This record gives sequence, structure tokens and C-alpha cells, in this order.
Amino acid sequence: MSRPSTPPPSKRGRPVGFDRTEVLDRAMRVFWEKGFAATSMQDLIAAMGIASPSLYAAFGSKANLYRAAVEHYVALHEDLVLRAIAMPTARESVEALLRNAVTVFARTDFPSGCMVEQTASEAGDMAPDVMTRLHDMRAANHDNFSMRLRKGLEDGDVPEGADIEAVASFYATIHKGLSLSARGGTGTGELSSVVTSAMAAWPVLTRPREPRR
Amino acid sequence: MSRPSTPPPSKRGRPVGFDRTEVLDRAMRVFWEKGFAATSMQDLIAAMGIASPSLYAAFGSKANLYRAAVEHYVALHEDLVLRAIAMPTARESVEALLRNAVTVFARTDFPSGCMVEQTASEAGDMAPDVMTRLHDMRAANHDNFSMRLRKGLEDGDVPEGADIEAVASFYATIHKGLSLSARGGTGTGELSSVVTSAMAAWPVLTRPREPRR
DNA sequence: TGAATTATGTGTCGTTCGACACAGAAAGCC
DNA sequence: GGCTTTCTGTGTCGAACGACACATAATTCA
Repeated sequence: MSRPSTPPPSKRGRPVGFDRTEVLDRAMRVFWEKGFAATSMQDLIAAMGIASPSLYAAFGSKANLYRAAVEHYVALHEDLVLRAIAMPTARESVEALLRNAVTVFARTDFPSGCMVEQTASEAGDMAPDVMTRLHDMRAANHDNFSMRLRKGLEDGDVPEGADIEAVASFYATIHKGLSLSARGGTGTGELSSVVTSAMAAWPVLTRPREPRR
Repeated sequence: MSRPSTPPPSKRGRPVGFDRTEVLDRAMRVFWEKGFAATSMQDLIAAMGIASPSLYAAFGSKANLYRAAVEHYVALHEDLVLRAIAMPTARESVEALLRNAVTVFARTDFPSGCMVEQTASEAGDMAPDVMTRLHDMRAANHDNFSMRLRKGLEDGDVPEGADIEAVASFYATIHKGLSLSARGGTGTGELSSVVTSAMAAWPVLTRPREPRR
């Protein structure tokens, strides 16, 4: 859990002249819109409204700012995810996660798609620790599904013998598909229809199966 | 249908010193691996084995080379797609399309994921005509599903009253999800399991529905 | 108030970007 | 053979890249 935390705000010296969260939010939008490689420092300082030395002092490098921006993205949507997971049954939780995703991915006042999922296509020349962190955040997306399903199994609202990992992989794949669809310009209507279809498959997918095939 | 075709090979003058398909294939791999923005001309001329003026004479610009590379990618897999579509029933065709996708997306001797689908995240500064062409190629992926489903409806192997567009969107979303999963490092096993799940949903999804909801 | 500390804005570093000028090489045409 | 045409490799263009030096401004501590 040793998150690379923000350094403690110093008491002495000239105070920072910008709100860290605010500039991070603006950086997030640019990265979210254009991706890591296609975003230049010029783009960033223009959007963030600070000069590049301030940016480097606060975030270290472009790659690390990207990581921080993705973490800010996750933090922004954490409540939504937690509320979805808190639904009484696994089925309701999974559906809520996907409905939330549609809403977020296709908002017209924000860039399209899921910023976390899209990091998978940023092969990039980023430092290994940044790559690892991005990978972990993608894994966390998958884990949202599998952990909630496992809880459903314990609670009894998911049939005993259901292949939890397979179901989780299925819905995680839908989640990624929704993200990429939204990036391509698909609107809320069609995305919602896909979620409806995916949820219609729930009874079939959670039906108990013989161990392996 | 006015494809921006290759100019006719000239009879006079010094002949071209490289095989166009060969160098296009090498460019494809680099773009496929790193994406458009993260690929530099340096990367390309190194992989293609030709000097940049030759490259520009043959392809015009980096963006246009990218378009040509994606079209080469499509041409490479055309047979596989056609054979899948030629299956006797729509269900078999859809499953074959997805199984093919898994095989292609997770090959270890090639970059991961679908080069066409991934173009959706390359917002880029490419010329409008290139962007349009990439968009059309993505749409063609969707159309593979919807057209084959429509034929199944005519042939009678898809129940009358099935919501073709919804089913097509569902499987197209799975296709995109598989691509993004593969990019993130998911292996053949898990991807195959997702296809199995998606196909298990077939009877439910193709069940006739009342017109709209 | 002066010393110490920290952030800011201007300017610029060396590199690499995408793209091409130019001269020479290799072919067909007469 | 010369003449024309077309392609090739060397070299380099101006612009933009990511990153930072440096002097100055703003704050706390003594």
C-alpha cells in the first residue's frame, strides 16, 4: 500500500501558486482525450495554466504526471464504483458498474471511454514503475467484478458452482468493449443496449458448470 | 469505392528497389505494436530498411503510411474473415469470427490486439480523410456481424423478431473487449473463455423481442 | 528586519521530430 | 551511345520535443 504519496506541504518558503488537484484535473482531461504519446508538454502547460518548471517540480516528469492523472481519474469515480459494489446482489452490482460505465464513457462534456482501460494501448517509453502502476489499475478494474462476484457466492445470490472467474472475465471484457466503442463515437443508446444484452446473459453465465472443459 | 489506389508502376526510369508489400508489412508491425503517435519516422525507416525519401515517395506521409498499414492488416486477415462468414449458420459465423479474433489478438509472434479497433484511441492530428478511412474500417468490423446476422435471419437460422442490431452491437463490443484485453496481456485461455461465455448467451440474445423498450 | 527557504516565469538547452533538397545511380527510349 | 525519367542515399531543414538553469518573487523563521 505504499502509494507514491504527495510530498508533505512545506511550511517555509514561497507557497505553491496553484491548486494541485485543479491542475491535475486539467491534465487528466488532455491525457484522457489524446492519450499519453500524442500529448505534448505544450498541450499540458497550456491546459494547466502553469509553467513547465512548476510542473516538473510538482510531478517530476511527463510520465509521472500521466500516472498521477490516471490516479486522479480513478479517485474521481471511486464513489460511483463503491456505490455500485454496495448493491444488495452481485447481479445488481455488475449491472450498476456497467451502467455507470456507459454514463461516464459517453458523457459529451468529457473525453470518451475509460482512461484506465485505454492505458493498455499506451505501450510507451514510460518508466517501468509507471507501467506497473498502470497495469495494476487495470487489474483493479477486473477485480471489482471478480471480488463482487465472490461475495455474491458467499451471500448466496450467485448459484453455487458458478465459474466466478469466467463470469468476471466476461463482464470485464464487456467493460473494455464499452470503453473502446465509446472512443469510436458510439452513443449512449447503443452502449446501453449492449449492457442490457450482457445482463440478459447473467442467468446462463452464472449457472453451475462442471469444473473444466 | 474510389479507394486511394497505388499509382501505376512506371515503365521508364529506375525501378523501385524494394517490395512495397514487404516494407508495408514491417511498418504495420511497428504501428501495430506502438500505435501511431508513439511511432517515429526513425522507428519506421529502421524497421522498413529504406531511407525516408523513398518512404515519402511511396506513401506520402506518416499518417498515410499508417492508413496503408492498417489496410494491409485488413487484407492479411480478409481470408480468415471471409471463411468465418461463409459458415452455414449465423451462430457458427459469429463464433468463428470471435475465435479467429482470439487467435490473432494473442499471437505471441505478433503485436497484441486488433490493429483496426485500436485506431479508435488514436485521436491524432491526422488528415481528415485518413481519420474517415479509419472510422470506416472500424465500422466494417461492426458490419461483419450485423450483415451476417441479417443473412441468418433470411436463411431462417436466426429466429424471426430477433433484434439484429442489438445482437450485432453486443458481439462487436465483445470483439473490441477482446482486443483491449489482449493488449493488456490477457492470454489465449482467458480470452477463449470469454468467447465461450459470449456464445452461451446466443439463445437468449437472439430470442424475439417486442420492438422497442 | 534580515537570513533562509521555496516557488515562479523567462529563456534555452541538446535532441528528435516529420519532411524534403539535392546530386548521383539505374533503368527505358531513341 | 546519349537523353529522359525515376528512384536512391546523404544530408539537413525549421519546428517542436522533454527537461531544466537561472534569476527573481514570495513566504517563514529568528
